[in-house]
Amino acid sequence: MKPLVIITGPTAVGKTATSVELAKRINGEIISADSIQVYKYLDIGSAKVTKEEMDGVRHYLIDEFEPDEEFDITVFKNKALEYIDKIYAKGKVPIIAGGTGFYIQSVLFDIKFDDAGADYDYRRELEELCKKEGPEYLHNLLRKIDSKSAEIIHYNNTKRVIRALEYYKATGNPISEHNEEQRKNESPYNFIYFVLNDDREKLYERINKRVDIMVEQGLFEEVGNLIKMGYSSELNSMQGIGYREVFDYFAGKMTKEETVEKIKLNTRHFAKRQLTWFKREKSVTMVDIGDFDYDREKILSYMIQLLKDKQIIL
RNA sequence: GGGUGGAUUCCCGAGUGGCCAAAGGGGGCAGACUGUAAAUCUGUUGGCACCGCCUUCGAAGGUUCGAAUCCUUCUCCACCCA
Repeated sequence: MKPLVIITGPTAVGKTATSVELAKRINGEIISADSIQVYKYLDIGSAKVTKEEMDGVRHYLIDEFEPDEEFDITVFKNKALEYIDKIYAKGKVPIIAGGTGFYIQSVLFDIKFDDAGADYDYRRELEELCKKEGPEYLHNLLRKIDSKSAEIIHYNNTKRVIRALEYYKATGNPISEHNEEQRKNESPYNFIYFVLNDDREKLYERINKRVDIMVEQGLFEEVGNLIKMGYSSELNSMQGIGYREVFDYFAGKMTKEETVEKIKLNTRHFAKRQLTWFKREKSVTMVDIGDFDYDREKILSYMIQLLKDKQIIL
């Protein structure tokens, strides 16, 4: 089985530095699993790895898309697969590093997405229906064709209700069935799934501090430039934390201080959601950085030992 | 010195005699997630031996079968008059 290393964890836990350092030591290259860092010009707010931080290690899926280009998990998966092959061809080991758990899952367990693409017209239709008739109306539609999904998906979760409906329209099958099948997937890789973690309090402190630094580095200016370039707040890429709040600031919805606080808060919430995801994911290796006295050297040697034990590297 | 308004559970803020452990929001905590995922959504939030009991609504007393809600005094805050 092909080797695959994953380094993830909540935002601001130290994934970037750790992954670069590990890559250098095990002759690896990095594929970013980050839904915002893929976009060009979103640098400060996404805490994008800088050239210096990369320190000579090749990174993929960073700066590869325009902010108004379509990018989603399927694009991610295909690209990532392509890069993984490329890395193997060089005789190196691929390291997926980034905080988007869903993206990681798609590659690691080879989740199939090819049977029902996005149907934007139908989505719009359903959205309007929802606006007119309410979310429960949509949910009832779902119940008729896929009662299992209706049971699982809360009626307020319109996005997922719509996707389930969309899936059925495209395939004639309930999405619950598809999901159940995909859940059984075994990973085709000999992998190790590191989840960096830290005490909640410490993590939150680090997040707050990092947001302040982003502001110092010019987050507001960055967003101002994006607006000048003509990018609208509607774009998916602009839904990222740090971007949507600053858009609101420029729209006059809050003061600068409020904006900064909001970014911190939303980032903390996000970190919690990430942790919930990783905790649920099977076969992860939790690496509590506090257990290693926050010493990157210790963390790395622990990781490398595990990689050897699992024969992911020699 | 006088007057008025206020003090509510982690925070903001409803509640003016029983339906109040106390609306709502925020925060915290927990969770879901299979083509928007930094998105979207859910639950929970005084304690416990938890279908019942105990402790809470600035403090202390009082009225009442019964008080966060009424009365008295006190403390603090805000504003107004001196």
